[in-house]
Amino acid sequence: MGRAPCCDKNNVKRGPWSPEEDAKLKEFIEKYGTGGNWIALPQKAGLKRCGKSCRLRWLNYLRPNIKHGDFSDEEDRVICSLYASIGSRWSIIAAQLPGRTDNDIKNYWNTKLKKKLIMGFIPSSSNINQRTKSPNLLFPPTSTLQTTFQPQSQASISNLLRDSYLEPIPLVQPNFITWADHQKANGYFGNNFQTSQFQYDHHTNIEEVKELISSSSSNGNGCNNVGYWG
DNA sequence: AATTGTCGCAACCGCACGTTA
DNA sequence: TTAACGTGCGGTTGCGACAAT
Repeated sequence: MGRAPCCDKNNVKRGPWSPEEDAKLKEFIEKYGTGGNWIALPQKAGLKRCGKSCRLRWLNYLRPNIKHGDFSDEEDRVICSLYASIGSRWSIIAAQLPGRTDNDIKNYWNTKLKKKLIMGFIPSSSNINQRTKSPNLLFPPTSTLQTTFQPQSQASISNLLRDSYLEPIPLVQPNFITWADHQKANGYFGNNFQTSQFQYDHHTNIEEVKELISSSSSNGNGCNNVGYWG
């Protein structure tokens, strides 16, 4: 037996959101919250939309403090470094960039950043000019690169990242709090957990991990080299 | 000015996982 | 124990905007 669809596709509107729909959704959520049930929300809010569509629209566009527009060099560096250490875990990467959404970062990576990286326009953390304190280009573009650009395979992009971002950027506190709170209630890991040296699954004992982190985590920045996905 | 090609982004799709009854 | 359900995530697609010819 197949999985039941989340909504009746024949009776929901699809495609771009109108300003009126945006206003309805925003007003409803600001007034009542999501109620912890996205499926029921559209009906309550008077929208002919799928609950998943409402959720996506809210998270990626209507939510307060969403940042759109150009990414800074520092954001580029964070994305590249985290991609090098945890891969395409866009939601985790987004959690490290306030105001950015996973969808935004994913689109940015697929359309621009990957190319920038290949062309050598992303400064790496270990490639800062100590005299001027300004970033050097990771791989200064050569005439060859500029004139005969070839698409790179996923493997070669991975190699580029690995070679350029040997020092992973630590995830910031909020993720860790979320993780800790979650684990306090459960006593084990929901899915996978990874530091720069260790990887765990949901069978791993929490005390064991805490001990490993405390004994091995200091990287001189007062942070742990911790990657977490859940 | 018209046509064609490319790019960027919003939105959709399907799957995996956690929760609940 | 297990099936149904809700949520979140990553991959993919569709389409409008813009550039090139």
